[in-house]
Amino acid sequence: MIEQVKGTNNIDGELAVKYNLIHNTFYKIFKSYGYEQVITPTLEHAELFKKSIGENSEIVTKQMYQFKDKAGRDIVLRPEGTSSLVRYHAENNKDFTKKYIYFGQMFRYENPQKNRYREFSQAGAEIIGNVDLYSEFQVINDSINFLKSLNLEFKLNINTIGSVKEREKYTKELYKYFRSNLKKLSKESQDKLENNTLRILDSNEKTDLKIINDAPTMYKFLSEESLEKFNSLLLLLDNKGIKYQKNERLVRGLDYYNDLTFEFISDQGVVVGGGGRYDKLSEILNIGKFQGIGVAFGVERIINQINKIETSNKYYLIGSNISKMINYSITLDSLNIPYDKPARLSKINSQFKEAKSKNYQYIINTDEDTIKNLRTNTTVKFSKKALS
RNA sequence: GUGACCGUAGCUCAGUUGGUUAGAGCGCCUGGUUGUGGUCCAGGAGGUCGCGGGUUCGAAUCCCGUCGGUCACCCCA
Repeated sequence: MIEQVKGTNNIDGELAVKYNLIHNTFYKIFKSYGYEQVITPTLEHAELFKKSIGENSEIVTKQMYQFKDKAGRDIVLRPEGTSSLVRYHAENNKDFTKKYIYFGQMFRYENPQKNRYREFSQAGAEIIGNVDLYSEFQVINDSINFLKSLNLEFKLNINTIGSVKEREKYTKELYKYFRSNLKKLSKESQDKLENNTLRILDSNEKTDLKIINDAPTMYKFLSEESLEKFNSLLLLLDNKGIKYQKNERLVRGLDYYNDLTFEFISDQGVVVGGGGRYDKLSEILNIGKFQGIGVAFGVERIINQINKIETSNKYYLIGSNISKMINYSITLDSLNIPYDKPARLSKINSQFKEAKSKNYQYIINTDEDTIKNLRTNTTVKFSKKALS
């Protein structure tokens, strides 16, 4: 047996129905707000992500599907979408402010578990160019409308991590603090000290809680200006009745974020989407000087959160005579009536069973020219009028 | 990257201390039965026991490796 590649998924049956629902709802909602669809390549130069996500990040150091192509280029299967959109913006719309959406497969070489796969889909929205408070508000607001359209229960967590410089200063202080308390930290947190100091704040370990609680807080290191920006967004959310949870420990993993960061968490505690502001990304990549704010949703994570969806087809065609079956199909097609039919002309018994198991309401029996209602167990003669 | 558990028919699983042609239920197919029908009866198809190596007279069963699955840490969507 040749098995599927580790961490990949076959999306079929019920899953495919949910996938399509998310895909269609995402495009419907965001396109209605004027976001433009961009399908960027799955393949990118490794350099793009090394510079954007950060040379020391786990994604770049351990998780990229990377290879040299036949001409010796360093190529990766994209691990995220924002960097590609920023590259696209610089190449095509540098002097404009644009709203973009994308939907597609991403790849990260991680050990798979629930809500984490090696090949997964992200749906993302970005506003790139000259970005302001209103841009921030609408990305959050439009995201909320998207999730609500899927009948998802979720909470918005929000934070500011200040400018890149402020964060550097804070990280240094934090490093000093944790270093002096190193022995009291869990092993996991000790490992994070050197490369990912900020992320210690996110630790779930009980042993870490007290030390984290006593750690210097981010907000003390932020400038008036940074706090002011953050507070005006919060005020706006308050005024518009958008509920949120201020979470001082919300630290996003990607290096390019500054100031605003946020996450959408399902009622089951799963992060279904997240995003933030990235004002320096274009400069880091050396492709311009513009800002951005974006959000990305994990499609598989949302699939795992939404409930069963009922199919809408009503009619199932059965029969044993190939010619009559085809004639009925022609009639139904001309009336634009959707219907299902057996893959082959098996036993009538089997066809009845199939219709029942697929939960159809009506059986059109082409052997007898009748329509049977499986819910009420009544049969009427077939006529165009009897179809509704 | 670390750790735990797992892999026998399409599905859920049985398989006794290693011992003949590897089983069951459900599902599937065929014939009949029913003929407001989906029931019931009979028969049938379907398995490189995830893959490779080793131990043994003999391996689904023991050992090693590998691939895959589930979950957690870590990471993040």
